[in-house]
Amino acid sequence: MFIYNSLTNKKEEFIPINKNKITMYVCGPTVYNYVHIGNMRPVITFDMVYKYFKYLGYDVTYASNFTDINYKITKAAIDNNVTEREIANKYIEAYLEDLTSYNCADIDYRPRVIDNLDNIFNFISKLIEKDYAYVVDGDVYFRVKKIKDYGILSNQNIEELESGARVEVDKKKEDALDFALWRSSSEGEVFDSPWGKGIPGWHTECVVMIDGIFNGKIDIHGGGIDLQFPHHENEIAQSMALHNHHLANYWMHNGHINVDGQKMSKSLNNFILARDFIKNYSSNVIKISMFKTHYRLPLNFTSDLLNEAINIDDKIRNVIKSANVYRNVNNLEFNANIKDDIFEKYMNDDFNTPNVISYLLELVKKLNELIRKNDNNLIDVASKILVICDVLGLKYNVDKWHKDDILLYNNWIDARNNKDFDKADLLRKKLIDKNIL
RNA sequence: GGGUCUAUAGCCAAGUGGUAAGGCAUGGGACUGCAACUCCCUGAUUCGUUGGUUCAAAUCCGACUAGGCCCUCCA
Repeated sequence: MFIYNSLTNKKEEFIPINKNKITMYVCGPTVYNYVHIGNMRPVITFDMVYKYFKYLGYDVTYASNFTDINYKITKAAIDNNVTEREIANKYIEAYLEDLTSYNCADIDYRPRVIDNLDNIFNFISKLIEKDYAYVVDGDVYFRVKKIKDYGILSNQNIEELESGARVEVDKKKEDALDFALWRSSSEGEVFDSPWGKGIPGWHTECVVMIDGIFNGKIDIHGGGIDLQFPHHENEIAQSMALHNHHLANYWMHNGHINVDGQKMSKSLNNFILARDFIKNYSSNVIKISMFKTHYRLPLNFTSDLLNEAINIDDKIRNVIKSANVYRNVNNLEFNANIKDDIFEKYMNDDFNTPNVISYLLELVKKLNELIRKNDNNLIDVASKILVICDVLGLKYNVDKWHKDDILLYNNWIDARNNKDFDKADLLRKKLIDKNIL
């Protein structure tokens, strides 16, 4: 198994810290708005990673946070004349609904900042104790220059970062690169800390939560490519300061979704909300669209791509339906534990899902041929397709029929054989309505 | 300005030194009571441009060109 590691900019063999266990953490949303399909890319990508590791037989622990304390949430609360908690809870709930409708809700921990304040205080206090952080007027900043390999993740060196800085330097900071661990504030919902009232800095929450849940270095830390700098770099800096390690052995970053060549983002207002998308298309369609491009590359979202994905989705659905007819009529079962070497070969190469999609279509073609020949081997091929789809999070209906359905089906076949086409068409309609054909 | 990624047919895209996968679209055929579904055939003397290394390059190295992303909240 090889994974491209952003920390080293190389594809590396994946070796988990503990032999059969994998720990992974992915940065979650700031809950002040509904998520758009660009936000769904890391969700869908890492859901696939999670499911694949499980397919391989690993015991995987997956955590992803909610940033539920943030000045954007405060702003939304003020704008809507409600509390920050109401905003945060509303969008957490909406997000969880979206994950469920996208079949990505399977995850072990969903920590929230509001439940981790004491841990954050302890963490920051330790950084201050060790002289990696300093207090100014109720703010706490991290001393970036004390970290020797700062910039390791984003391949920048400190001098270049400073000379390239496009933001006016906050006079309170010792150095332009220092970032806030705690920010004093009196506006909206604020929290009492050892340094006065305020809210925690965004860059510190993820490290603290990883500490709390995993108690040490993890295998994989993921997120969108835009988080590489400064967010993830700053997480690493804090981990280096307290634990002298890079927080995670493998850093994975997904590319963005572009629309007309520019990234889909809230600020550019060119987004499609996840919940709106699913009203017109299935989660299968968005997943196939995404998996056709490697997760690290930018994905240009076009109607052509969408139509192609719809096409592929229909193709798989049709063949699975036919295979399910064969299985029910012949009273056979699919094998949910079947393995596929070719699938694994592609996936083990840094989750090369474009190749998997191609391979899937080859299996679909093969299955169609076998169905035509009424060849019993079709059950194995169908099982492979189902297992692969399962890892990719694609859902297809393979219900076991009731006795009535088998009767109905046989009647349809009989009617056709007897050339009673009026009756056959009626029965066919029934079978289609029942989603059997 | 610095960093990083990308460039393969009309479109999406694989390929990581041994002679260009797969899909969509197009066109032709087959199957079929009618539909739907499905199957077969049909494409790049060439991989952004240009030098170099090599018996051999889309693949490695250099230069150039174009574009994305990051350096500022964003997945």
